[in-house]
Amino acid sequence: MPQTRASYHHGGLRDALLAACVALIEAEGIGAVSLRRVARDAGVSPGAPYHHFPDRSALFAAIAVQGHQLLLERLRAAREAAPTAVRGLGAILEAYVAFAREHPGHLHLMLRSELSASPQVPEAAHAGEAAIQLLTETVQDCQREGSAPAGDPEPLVAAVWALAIGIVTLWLDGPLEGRCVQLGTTPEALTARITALLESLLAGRAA
Amino acid sequence: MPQTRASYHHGGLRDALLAACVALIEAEGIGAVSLRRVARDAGVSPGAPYHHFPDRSALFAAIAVQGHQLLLERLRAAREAAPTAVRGLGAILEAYVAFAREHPGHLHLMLRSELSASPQVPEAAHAGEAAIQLLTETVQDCQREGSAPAGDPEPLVAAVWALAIGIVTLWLDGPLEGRCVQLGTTPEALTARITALLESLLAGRAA
DNA sequence: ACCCCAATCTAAGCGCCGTTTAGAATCTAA
DNA sequence: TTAGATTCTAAACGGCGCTTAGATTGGGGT
Repeated sequence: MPQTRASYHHGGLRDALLAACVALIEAEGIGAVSLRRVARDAGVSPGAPYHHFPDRSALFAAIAVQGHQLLLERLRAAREAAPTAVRGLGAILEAYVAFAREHPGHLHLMLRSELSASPQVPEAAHAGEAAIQLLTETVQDCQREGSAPAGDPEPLVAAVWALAIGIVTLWLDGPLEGRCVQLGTTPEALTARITALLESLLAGRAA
Repeated sequence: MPQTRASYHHGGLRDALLAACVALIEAEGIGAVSLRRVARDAGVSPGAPYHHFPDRSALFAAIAVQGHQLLLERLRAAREAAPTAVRGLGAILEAYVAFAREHPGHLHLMLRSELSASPQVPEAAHAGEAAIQLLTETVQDCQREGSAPAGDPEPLVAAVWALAIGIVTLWLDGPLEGRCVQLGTTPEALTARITALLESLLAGRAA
């Protein structure tokens, strides 16, 4: 993992630190992450990161913001590819879990605000709002097509939001993986069945 | 916060450390927690905790186990007080969120496995299984009374489990509180509406 | 071509952290 | 009373986040 470089100046240290940090989380878990270790993996001295980030939480926040951008792209694509609004809602949920599989390092920091909440990175505070906006619009589309209860969309928005975060939290923290093995299934398959359950409950509900 | 004591021996240091740690998390957040700080708050030297816990994660694990016991009591009481199975399912969800409000310090450690997963405390690995068991039985009761789809209960079990964890994660991490303020509601009220939505979707679904 | 300056990195050091070790103080039981 | 186990303190180790001072480099103006 430790990188070497030809010249005294690194060249692209900022991006290299972001990448090294994500790789470290994915390889050894978020408990193994320290700024000194990330710098070591990137092949620079412990003080070098401070020329690119004001402090440790700013680096984590930058990764979290990057993750929210990647997540939003995935959610939008999933929503747009769905033929109906209620399928779009399920597709958003599945895309969230798929994102967790593809970018677990990013997601770990997104889920741990005590690490990635940095006053130095103001956009981190609003990084997730666009996804909530997309979710809200999709729920409203469901209401228009009759596949969600009329009225305030907020309870369903919050429920799907919490459901997505809950599934990926259980997955990344371990218990879901263990339970799936025990039950002879996989987190992806279980997510698909949860999605199907959600869609059937919405589509098949009484007036 | 720093305790003083009359004698050289503390007397009940183990419990005092657990309490000081929980109080510290609730007062200054989990980012402010260190074993030295907990020992300082309890009025002992930095090495004293090592006579009661093999390492830092064992202390955190003990708190997590304690929390799971408190949580299980609350969930059981909520389930038993409910008149029907589907109401019991909703009551479990609301009780989970109520627990988060009453014991946020415990819950923070329960949700962060990288801190509280200790091989020294083997019961920590199975601390949450009784709650899942209760949830599974309740879903099966719902199936018997016709308020849940027949077949494998697992998707609904996992969905309610994830929903609970998602809501409390969003709450403790901040975004839910902010969004509720913005929408003119409270996390408890929103949880009640999510619960009502869940129950109505289950009870009002088509065959 | 030169030089100067800003940007980038290293080296060294601060206090705090988790943890270990040696030893002092205290409780318990014979 | 006293021997031994228990519980605490004191001191030390390396690693951490972060700061400061100084070395190295690349680019822009003359």
